[in-house]
Amino acid sequence: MAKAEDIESVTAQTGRPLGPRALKTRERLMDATAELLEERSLLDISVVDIARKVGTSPATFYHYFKDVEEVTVHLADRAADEMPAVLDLIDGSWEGDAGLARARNIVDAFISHWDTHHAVLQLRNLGADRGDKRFIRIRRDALGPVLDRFAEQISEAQKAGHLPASLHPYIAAAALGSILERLSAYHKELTHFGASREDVVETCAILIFRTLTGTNS
Amino acid sequence: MAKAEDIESVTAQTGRPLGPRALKTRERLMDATAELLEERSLLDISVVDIARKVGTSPATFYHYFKDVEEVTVHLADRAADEMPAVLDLIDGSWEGDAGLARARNIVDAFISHWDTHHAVLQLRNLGADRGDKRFIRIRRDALGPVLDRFAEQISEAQKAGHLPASLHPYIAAAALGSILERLSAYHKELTHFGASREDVVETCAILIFRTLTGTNS
DNA sequence: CTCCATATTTGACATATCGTCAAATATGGC
DNA sequence: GCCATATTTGACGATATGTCAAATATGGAG
Repeated sequence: MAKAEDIESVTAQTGRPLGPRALKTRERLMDATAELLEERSLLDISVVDIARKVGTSPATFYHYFKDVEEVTVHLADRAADEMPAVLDLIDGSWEGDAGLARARNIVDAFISHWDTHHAVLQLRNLGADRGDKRFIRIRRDALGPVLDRFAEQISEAQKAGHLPASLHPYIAAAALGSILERLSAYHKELTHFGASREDVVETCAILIFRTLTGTNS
Repeated sequence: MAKAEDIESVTAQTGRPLGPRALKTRERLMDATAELLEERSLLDISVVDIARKVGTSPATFYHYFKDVEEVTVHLADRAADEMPAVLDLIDGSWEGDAGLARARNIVDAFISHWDTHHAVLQLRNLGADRGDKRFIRIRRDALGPVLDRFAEQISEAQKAGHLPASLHPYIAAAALGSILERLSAYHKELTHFGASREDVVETCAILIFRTLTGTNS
């Protein structure tokens, strides 16, 4: 599970490893990009914009990154660091009310995660769906463990006869992941329908709980 | 429900309505953009690329569109024209096996729809999630009627006591929409897990059926 | 503290795109 | 065949891209 942000892999475009000063500059370039992504589309962000914001020259940018998209790859990597915390919420019993509470916590964590990294996560999925290996790996590393646990839980529910055998556990798990990601991505738009964030959490939690356990409570 | 592609609204950047020759040129520019979107990211598509592909000059492009993103708006509009066919699949009884078969057809239609317009639909959602009014309207027009029907069906299942009252019908419907969209977007990646397209359709159909009716069959 | 090897940054440049005109050209009704 | 107007484009200044070789900063050895 080698992560792209492992120290040894942080190099200049030349392949050379970076010293402390360079690391700081690279960091500032990434931060500036993340901030610009908050306010406008990737389409409207140029290398010059980023360089200007950091108070450096475009040439410096190109010393560290091939293009702006490559910065988003590393930003996605950085966002993925939060996922272990979500995994902690998954492990444990899914029986009854405890299971439902667990589902609520997961949904809540996902929404917060997306609220914090909206633009970057959206670009990650865009890239991954387009077939970009870098983004596919990052998404798999982040989401895979979650889906694995979901799939395992679904399998158990199937063995207990609570869910039909024709359900493909991993695909069903991916479907739950889809709900989490998609609703997290646009839950704010849903509030225009008179639905609060709590409503989103509650409804989403119920659907996940029901699909993981096959029970109705 | 005024659509952006209504004839009267197809104008040059100056606001002037377009004659037959101009309409054809505009069409070719849109087609060229759609083709380019098949092979590379919007980031890597310049106005010059599109103009060259059509065998015209950049100035001509700017006569019809503000920028490349505006073309994608109209492409998204065009893709939305297919949705009425999906709506036909939704209406009718959701009881028993007929309901499950109905779900299968819907999933199948969605996956085909996304396979055909992948890049454009992805950009539509990207724009809409970012708050762009143009894309929000297009998505709402396309998905709203589907979600409305889902929500209505869920309400009925609640009244019949098959689903918990704490479920917010419209959010649950949006969750189903999320499954449809997200799995349609990356179902090809799932097949690397030994899951066929049929598996995706079947699993997705079961989940939708169960959530719409609250029954287990 | 000074010097120097090397890490880091940048100015300068050739190339390309952007976006806007006013001017050129095509069209179709008379 | 003429002309009003619909459509296209050549030309251009401004801005961005991407690559050097050269300039500057740093920190460890002496």
